[in-house]
Amino acid sequence: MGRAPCCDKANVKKGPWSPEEDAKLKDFIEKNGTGGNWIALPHKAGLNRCGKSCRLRWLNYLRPNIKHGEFSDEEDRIICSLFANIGSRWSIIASHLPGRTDNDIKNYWNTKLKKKFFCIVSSQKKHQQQQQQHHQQLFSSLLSSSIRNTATPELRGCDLAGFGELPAAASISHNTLSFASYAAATSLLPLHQVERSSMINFGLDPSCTSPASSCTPISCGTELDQYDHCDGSGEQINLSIVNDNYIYGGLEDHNNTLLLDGAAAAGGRSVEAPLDYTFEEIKHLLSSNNLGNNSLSILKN
DNA sequence: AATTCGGGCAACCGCGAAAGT
DNA sequence: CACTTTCGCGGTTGCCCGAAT
Repeated sequence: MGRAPCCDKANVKKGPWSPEEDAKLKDFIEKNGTGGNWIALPHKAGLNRCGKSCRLRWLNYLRPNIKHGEFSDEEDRIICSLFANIGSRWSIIASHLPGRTDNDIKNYWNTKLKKKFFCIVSSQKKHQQQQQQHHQQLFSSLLSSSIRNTATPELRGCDLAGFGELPAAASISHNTLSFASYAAATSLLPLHQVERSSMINFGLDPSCTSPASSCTPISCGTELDQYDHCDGSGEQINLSIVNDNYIYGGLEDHNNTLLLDGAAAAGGRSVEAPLDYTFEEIKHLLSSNNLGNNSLSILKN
């Protein structure tokens, strides 16, 4: 035995609303409000409709200040930006666009904006792959020459094949790699963070001033899928790439401002982005197309 | 002129969450 | 605390209309 239906589906009218029905519903709600009960409303209003149908009609079409027609560039930008951060949460997206309904936005996205958005993403992705290949080659040559000259015996023994995707070395000293320039170039980290001489630790980093327990040593080699960094200010940032598809950004310090990608939306918690592209890719693409400027500030409000 | 196809949009459906009893 | 009812959301469907053949 399933759940009882909200109305007698066989005896309620379905399909498009007539002007008379619209007028009845509008008139009733303007005089009496919804009464907090949509199921009872159609009977009271003299409509032969399901309560859910009345609710939908009111919210999407009849209620005051509904905006119909073309979406502006600004609205496009907000929708793309929010979609990249939170996915298909249409009601939340609609709450940032006064006068627009979730249904409207959803339809607009599915019919028009999605194509526009992913055209931009795929062309930029291609471009980014070329860039990445270039950086990878550069990194490999830098790293091999640096290791020949300066690295400790343990590091020399590492299989470095797996570091192609890592923020790469601009210099190497003792057991640490500085990856500021590469991170800046690839926008892996926000610029203000990159400027603070970031380090990936290899083994124990004697220069790290954070509590030893928070400076988790990392391994090197092809199995590496997580890397931490200490910047000497007591902060530690954990980045993980999982299946090359998700980025987790976790922040382990005193509510400081560095939040990566979806982590911002969740107040610093780790967030996954089950999209075809990583959050970072989309954010990078959006910012390079002037689409994503305010996304995080919107979400923090 | 008739038919087919595809885009756009309104509305429906089913499910999970929240509120009420 | 368990159960029922209602709400709200996101995914999907189906109709309408204009363009293409």
